[in-house]
Amino acid sequence: MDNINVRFAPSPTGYLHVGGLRTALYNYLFAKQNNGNLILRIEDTDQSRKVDGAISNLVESLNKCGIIFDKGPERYDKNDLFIQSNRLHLYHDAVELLLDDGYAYICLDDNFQKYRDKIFSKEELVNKEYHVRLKIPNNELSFDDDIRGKINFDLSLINDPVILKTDGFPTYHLANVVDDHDMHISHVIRGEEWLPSTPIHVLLYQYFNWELPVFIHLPLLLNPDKSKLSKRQGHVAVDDFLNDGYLADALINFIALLGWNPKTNDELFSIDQLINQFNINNVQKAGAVFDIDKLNWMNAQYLKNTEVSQLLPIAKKIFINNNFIIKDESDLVSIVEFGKSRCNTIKDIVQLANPFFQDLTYNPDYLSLLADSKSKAIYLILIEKIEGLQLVSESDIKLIISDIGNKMNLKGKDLFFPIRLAIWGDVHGPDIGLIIKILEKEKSLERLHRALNYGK
RNA sequence: GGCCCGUUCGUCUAGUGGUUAGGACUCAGGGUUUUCAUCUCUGCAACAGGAGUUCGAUUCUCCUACGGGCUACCA
Repeated sequence: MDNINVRFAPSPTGYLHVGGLRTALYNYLFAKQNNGNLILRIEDTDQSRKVDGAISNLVESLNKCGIIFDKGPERYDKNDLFIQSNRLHLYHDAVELLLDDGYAYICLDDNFQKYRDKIFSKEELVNKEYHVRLKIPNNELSFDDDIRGKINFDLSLINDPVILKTDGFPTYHLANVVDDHDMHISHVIRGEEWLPSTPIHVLLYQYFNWELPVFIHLPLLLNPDKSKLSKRQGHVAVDDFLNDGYLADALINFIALLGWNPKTNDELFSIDQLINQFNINNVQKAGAVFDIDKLNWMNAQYLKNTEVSQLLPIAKKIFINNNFIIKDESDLVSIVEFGKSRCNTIKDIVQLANPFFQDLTYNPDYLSLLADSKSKAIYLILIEKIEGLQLVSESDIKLIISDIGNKMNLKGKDLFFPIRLAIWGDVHGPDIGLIIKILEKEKSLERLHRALNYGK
């Protein structure tokens, strides 16, 4: 094949679904590795389902994930994206062709059988509502799917489908085929849900006498219960994942591996590496469950391996969205630094950082430790030492604490648990020096006093 | 119901006419880390079933079961 052109063809009904993201990704990877073009085509032939702003939303989400569309073939280069509702004349011309050849017929109502062999003149149609249907013959039809092989259908089982609606808009079947041909689409890579309507499309190609593209039907993304992935448990909108602090690169990496694998033990791939390694012929036939646990793990890998400086802009946005006020950017750096190796998402980091910003609640399992006399003794010394400092630094605190440890002959958990409990509310958490530095002198002392007085 | 597609650990998957059926996530346990996490080691766990073909089938064929998709003047 000399010219590779593929397309992602969503309808503008709202947000970008992760299933759509994967379809777009596979198209993108296939286009890039073949020096081809990826076209975005908006299939908005159902005017009632149109949602305002959906198109820019779609493009934005896709771009955030690194999927960028090429311009179409030369004669379309005024637009990067093509909208079917702007191309109605093409479909009307196509319908005329079909009508002329007797491959389609006009119906005045839903009882289409009786119109099958009728021919209306222009005059008869004046002021009449009508739609157009495609004539499906009674023979067998087979076509090839690149990952499934030969697929056979008995066309006698299919009703004549509508190709032009009463409102003058084409249905998916017609618009899809006309556009794919017009845009020189060489490979149709789309979800498996389209497999059953492919014979209609193939028939259309035959009627028009157009060259068939290669069909590749991708397996579906599934809910844990194996049904088609839907909004039920957890979210499916790409933006929701992004807003929760899943990194676009991680999402792409994860989704690429749902239905495809490199046949090695490697699992972490940048989008450029994917372009190199992806092979559409290795794509799985069976559907893949969208396993959030694995996504979480993958995102954790990316978080851990990404520099704080790169994470910062994203983290800042998410912290602000969650009503956290960042006084000092260096605090945010510390928090992200601390959180990125122990969280799955940036939102988790926000959660983890909660005690920095909110009033302390003690872990109920350790209340007795708080009341312990040894703990009180530690608090007393700590308060005294911190009060003596102008400014608290991490290194000062470290020194003070090891000093206390030596003096009281305490180490490890015996030393750190009581202190962290007092200033953090729990025995586990960030390094004590870091907590006190971010909390600053006043707030640290306040918490230590509160702990000192606990149970009194 | 009809048509189409599918079926290797719970999940994502590798793999072969003869393998201890491999990896990853999850889970469990150990080590490292003066907390936790990271990291690391170990363990649990799969060829849907039945007939063929074959010296031998998880691998090839057929059937059954199960799962999913489609069955709109939605895409």
